[in-house]
Parts: sequence; structure tokens; C-alpha cells
Amino acid sequence: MDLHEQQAAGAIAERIRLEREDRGWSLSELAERSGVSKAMISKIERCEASPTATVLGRLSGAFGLPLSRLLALAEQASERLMRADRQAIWKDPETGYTRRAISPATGNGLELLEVTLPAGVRIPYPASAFAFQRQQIWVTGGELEFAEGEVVHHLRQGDCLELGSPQPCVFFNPGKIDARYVIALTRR
Amino acid sequence: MDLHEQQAAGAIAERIRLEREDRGWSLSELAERSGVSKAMISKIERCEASPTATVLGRLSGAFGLPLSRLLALAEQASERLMRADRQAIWKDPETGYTRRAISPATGNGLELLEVTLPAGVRIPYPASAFAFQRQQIWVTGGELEFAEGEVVHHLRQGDCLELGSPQPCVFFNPGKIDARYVIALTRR
DNA sequence: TCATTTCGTCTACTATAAGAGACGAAATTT
DNA sequence: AAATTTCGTCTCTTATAGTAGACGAAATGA
Repeated sequence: MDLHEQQAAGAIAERIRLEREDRGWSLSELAERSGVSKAMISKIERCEASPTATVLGRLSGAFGLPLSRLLALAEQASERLMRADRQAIWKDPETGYTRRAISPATGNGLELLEVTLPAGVRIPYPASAFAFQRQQIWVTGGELEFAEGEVVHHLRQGDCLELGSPQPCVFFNPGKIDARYVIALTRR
Repeated sequence: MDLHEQQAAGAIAERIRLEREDRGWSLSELAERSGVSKAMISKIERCEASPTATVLGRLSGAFGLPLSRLLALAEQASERLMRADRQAIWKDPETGYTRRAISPATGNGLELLEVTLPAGVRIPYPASAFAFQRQQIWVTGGELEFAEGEVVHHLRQGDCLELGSPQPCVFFNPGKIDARYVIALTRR
């Protein structure tokens, strides 16, 4: 279980306890309302179990919240300050492509990602990935060839590109050294 | 498993398959990227297993999406037309309080709920439940005593109240017959 | 045409989520 | 103060989530 998941699990646990206590419900009461055993809810709140989608659905139902909203609240619950050593990092085992989530979960829809793209690596994205967001790409090191639909942009260190309407895109590093760039995006 | 959960599970399954296929990834490829076995991903996509929060976290990580966003997309994926017989209903076993989700998941932030509140029943909500939404209450049958912080509103059939700033609220049915009302709310 | 690879499903097994009920601590009642 | 209730945790069992690897079908290549 990596850092990202640990945070998620802990945040979900806290959020469920919070929603329950806000309503003044005991474990037994929530158990009765949701149909999930109180032993299980206790374990979930203490991070001793990872709830299934089924159980999360029942709990969010009892709270009268859509599941996505319960999760969003959980993610928002964390700190406004995200220390460098707590930022979630994800690395593609195959290409060495690395993505670091800079922003705290409380991003108010604004997210910063720092990406390292090894030389020669090509990363395609479907148009749907850009459907509900605006984003900019700021190259901080190396060079990047960014294909936005049919249009190809050659970006060098310091360049910053704002993306247009959603299109299938490809990130490609044509150079001999790692490319580094920052993605800034706002949701919706 | 009630209707709400069935839909959720099915929608999650579809969404995961969609995100995977959009990226042109095979089960093996997603398995490698996410650290979840391809057998498990196959079961999840075919609704033969309910993924744990841990596994959902790994999958959303591989897609580069926050978990709440993946779930939100899953919920949005359903039809624009929500047939009456497919609307999720939740009933409090203790009080008989019933809530029906009228709107399709594609509500664009607009949700309609129809509530039946039995005579004499009292339902409190914490202020936090109203934090990121505007809502109105429209009484369609019986009468409703709605306490918004210190202020108490007596609502009769046909009345419609717009809620103010977030405060702890209480729904109470002072009458002798079921109260029925519609909640219209916009998120954020 | 036959071999090789790739894909998703299936089988068998292990790890763990989930439920039923017991238990001790704390609060409440009489 | 003793009895009763309420609360959250713990124990034990069962159900099922999750993994490793085999398998047949389809696609690809020689």
C-alpha cells in the first residue's frame, strides 16, 4: 500500500467517523441504518479494514450522500499544507515516467503535478481525460513534444502552454535527457 | 444489495473498463500499472466482485485520477432519463422516513429528492450537511416544521423555502399524516 | 498452415472483509 | 452504591475479495 492509498484509507476512515458523530449516531445506530455491522464500521474507522465498494455504498446511503461526494469530502479533509515528503508519487514501472502530486487535497479544484518523462518515452492520453478541466503545461527542464490532436508543439525549458478544447494528446520526450514539466489544472 | 448499490457497482465497473479501454490498455497492462491482479480487474469489470477501497485507490492511481473523481464519473455515466422504477429509495428502518432520489446521476449538480416523513418523526442534520450546497424545500403534502438554527418555519402544502447559510437543521412532522416534500439542491 | 503471442476468463488457493455475539469500561438510572 | 444501559472493541466464524497460474480463443507472424 503506497502513500496515496494510505492517505485515502485514513481520510475515508476519518470522514466516516465525522459524518457519524456529526449526526450524533452511535456505531449501533449507523449499523442499523446502513445495514453494515457495527464491528465492521468500528474496524473501518480504525483503519483495520478496507471497506468494499458495496459497504461504502451502504454507508454513504445512510448519510444521504452520493458516494463520490463522501470520498471528495474525505480528500478535502486533509491539510492545506502538503509537505514535499508526503506528496504521492506514481511511477510507471515500464517507462520510468514519474508523476508527483504537488497540491494538497484541499486544492479547491486547482491541482499541480510535477512530471518527469524519460528520454524517448511517449505517453498518450484520450480526449476524455481533458473533458472537465483546463490545464497548462510548464516545462521546467529538458524538452517536450506535445501533440494536441493534429497540432504538435515543441516546448523548451520555461515554455508554458494552455490547452485548448479536449482532444487526444501525446506527451513525447524527443531529447536525450529527462524532460520535467509542471501540469497545472482546474477541474470543471 | 439494494438498487442504489447495484447501480453504483455497475457504474464503477463500466467506468473502470471505459478508462482502461480509452487508454488502450489490456487487463495485463492495467494490472502491471496498478498492482492489482488482472483476474481481479476482470471480476470487477464483470461485477463479480466488489473492490475494496484499497484496490479502488490503486486503480484510480494508475489512471491518474483522484478516487472521488473516478466515482463521480461513474455516477455521471448513467442515463439522462431516470425512470421512476429505477430511482433509488432509502428507508430508515426505525422511523419509516423515506427518501427517493428523483434525478438522474447526470444532474449537473442539480438534485431532486422526494421525502416522506411519517407523523411525529424528527430528523436532525448537522450544519456540515449544507456546507457546499444551496437548497429549497417544497412541501407537497401534510405539514412540516423546519428548524434552521434557532429559526423555526411552519410549512404547509405548497410552501417552498430557500435555505440560508449552513446551520444545524431539524425536520419534524407535527401533523397526524405523512408529510411529503421535495428537496431541490445544487452542489457547491 | 502452423507456431507464437496476446487477450480475457476460469480454477484453485490464500488473505482478509464482514457478521454475530461476548466482553469490559463508562455513563445513567434507581 | 448497585443495577442497568450504552458504547466501542475484541473474538470467532463465514463469506468473499484478491492472487497466481492454467486455459482456450482470437489475433499476429513466419
